[in-house]
Amino acid sequence: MSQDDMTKVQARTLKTRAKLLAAAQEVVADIGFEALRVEQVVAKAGVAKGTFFAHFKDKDALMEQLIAPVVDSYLDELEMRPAPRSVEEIVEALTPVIRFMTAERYVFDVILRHSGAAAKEEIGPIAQNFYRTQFALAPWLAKGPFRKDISAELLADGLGAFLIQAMALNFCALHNERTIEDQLTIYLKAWLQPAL
Amino acid sequence: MSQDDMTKVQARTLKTRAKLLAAAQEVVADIGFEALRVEQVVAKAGVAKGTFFAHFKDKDALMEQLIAPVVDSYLDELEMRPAPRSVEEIVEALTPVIRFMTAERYVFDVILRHSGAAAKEEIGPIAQNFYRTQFALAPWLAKGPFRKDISAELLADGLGAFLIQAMALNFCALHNERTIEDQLTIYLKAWLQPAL
DNA sequence: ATTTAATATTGACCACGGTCATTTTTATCC
DNA sequence: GGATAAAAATGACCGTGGTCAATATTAAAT
Repeated sequence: MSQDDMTKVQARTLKTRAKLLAAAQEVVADIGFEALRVEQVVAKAGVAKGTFFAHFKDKDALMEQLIAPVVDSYLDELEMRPAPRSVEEIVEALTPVIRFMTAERYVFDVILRHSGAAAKEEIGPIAQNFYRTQFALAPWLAKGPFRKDISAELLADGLGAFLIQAMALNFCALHNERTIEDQLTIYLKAWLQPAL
Repeated sequence: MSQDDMTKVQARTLKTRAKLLAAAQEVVADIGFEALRVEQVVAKAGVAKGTFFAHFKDKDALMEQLIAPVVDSYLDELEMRPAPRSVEEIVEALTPVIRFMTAERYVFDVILRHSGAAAKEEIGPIAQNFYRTQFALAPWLAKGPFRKDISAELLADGLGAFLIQAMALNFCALHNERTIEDQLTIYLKAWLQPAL
């Protein structure tokens, strides 16, 4: 037993959890996030229903574990990019993650619920990577030709707020004449490049 | 039959709906929004469960009808106020509605879900009053000593985004060392009064 | 090997939101 | 007032997320 796994989790536990996650990913690939049923996942994984809830607090916790890594990988790609030279470049860089987040209304709802962090006590993966975003994106943003009167962290924080707003508006019957990207561009120009 | 009620809704319908709403309000007053059960509401209203769903599309629709008017009344008060002279005055004016929206996590979730509008087809009361906010608050904001390089509507739109963000962050384990109001003040100073 | 304690799994069961064929009430027409 | 059609109310029923006492498995101790 290496120093890393001093905890008492058995190998069996990790195996079962992996089976459940793999089954869930298959189900999502087949029928999407919204239509996923816990019973279907446990059937495919070959375990009892109770086992599922021994591994995941609730269905939402599974969803987080499925969604967060995807968002995370998009953010990784973002960080790799060269410094943005304009708002348009930022929006373009964000397009893939926007696509993923808004492809299914249900997915967006899950993200929304958990971006501000689910339970106050314990912080979930989605909240963690929104938190991370603030620090990961800040240096990237700071390198661009944007306002310098506020901290880079605040800059990134605001970007997050407007990103959510633009996506939420897109699901709204009253506001879907503009694309998310166009809407976000308007917001970000006003936020990052105020022309006093 | 007056000209107003040319529709075929019977008086009975209105009565039943009123009974359901009254019962629901009682339940909320007793045990809060989150703990409300549809079965409890119909029991108190003295109608069958099916009747509930003939009047409300789902539980969320009832919640909207309970929550939206409250938020609405706070917004009414906002509009009455004299022009804000500083960010602090805006935040102070928003405090009551912030309190209400964040008193129960469940309430905030309902608002979040419906602020960007629930179904794309039909727009709910909460989305409507967020939409209204943009136009109601815009003139109020425009009268204050804030940036003039962007439209008043955009100003109000951003305020909404930051309001959501500040509240969401408050529910987050990683960010609750600052009060919502303090956080919002930081955001709004950066948004409304950029010091290039 | 056997006992023991901790951990993992099971599946019958429950809670609760939501549905729908049936029944009851209301309005309309002769 | 009786017949007819439309609208409203009913409650048994279902789907699905989530629980928990009972059982099975694993690891450690003697």
